Amino acid sequence: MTSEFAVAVHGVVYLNQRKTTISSEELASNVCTNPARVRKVMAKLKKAGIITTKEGLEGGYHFAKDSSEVNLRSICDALDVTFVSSSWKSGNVDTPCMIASGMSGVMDEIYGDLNELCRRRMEEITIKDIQEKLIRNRLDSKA
Amino acid sequence: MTSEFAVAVHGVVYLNQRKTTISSEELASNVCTNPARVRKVMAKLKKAGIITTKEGLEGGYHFAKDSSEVNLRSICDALDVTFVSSSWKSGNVDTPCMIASGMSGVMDEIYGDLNELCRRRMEEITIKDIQEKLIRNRLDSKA
DNA sequence: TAAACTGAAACTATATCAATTACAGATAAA
DNA sequence: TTTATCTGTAATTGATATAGTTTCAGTTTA
Repeated sequence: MTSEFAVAVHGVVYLNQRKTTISSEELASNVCTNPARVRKVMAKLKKAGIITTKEGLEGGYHFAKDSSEVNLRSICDALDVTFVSSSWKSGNVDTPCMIASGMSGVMDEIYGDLNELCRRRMEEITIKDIQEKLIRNRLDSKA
Repeated sequence: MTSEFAVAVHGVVYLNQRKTTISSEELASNVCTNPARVRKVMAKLKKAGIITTKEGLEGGYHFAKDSSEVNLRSICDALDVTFVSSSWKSGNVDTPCMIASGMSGVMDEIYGDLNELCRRRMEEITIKDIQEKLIRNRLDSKA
């Protein structure tokens, strides 16, 4: 479910540009997915206090913070994103062989370590940085 | 396909402990998968020069290097492991909207950056380190 | 009180990934 | 030189993960 992260970042960047209250339908259209998924993801961002929501008529999602002060770490924490993982486990915990019984644990330690590494890197990227990347990429593609 | 990495690391650790030539069947039994998959993964390690193989009767796989001089970076390079990725892309490249058309590219840049970060971390872990981790974990679990 | 929205859950469709099966080519032993 | 045992590789099947769809209860405003 790593793609939830993409939906969330895309959504916040869009909200940040529009400044007004945006419905899940309009967000879904820009992100290219369905409104239900947008709502599921944005609800988590709301719980984390990153965005605000309004139910009822004229309701939707709103981002009111300074884009340079919201980083991607806060978003992946809100979604509990796992960057590196493997559901498949090698070996078998219930054998006397140290390797067969222990390798999946060791691999999980490694994946956990890589995840923490990734999360820390996300701390260094803000919503404003993304916006600037978008502008730079557009200019580059025109050249 | 991150689990190929687990199969490879597990396989090399096992070969390093046994020192002799081991068949794909025996490896598969310890890793808990099927021989065909083991062969597919180990063939790549052979191409990268990490292990040697022998076909025919009494054939199999062999690891003859110093375990403290083979790190996980060489294994993930051999397998071309992608730690962080998302096949799902948000937005749509063919729209005038800068965000809808550009976000998937920006996310891909981020994933690429995270991958390089992970690969560099793998450089710091050797097969010997894994072996020592296994021993340490076993002692801990007995305590 | 009606319309337009979120929140949340159940269900379906699809895509990814591992298992299975099969076989050609290599090698060593009899 | 023939047979058994192994790798290398590809095609097919099966299982699992993940995105899409549908539905409805609750909220808010006009």
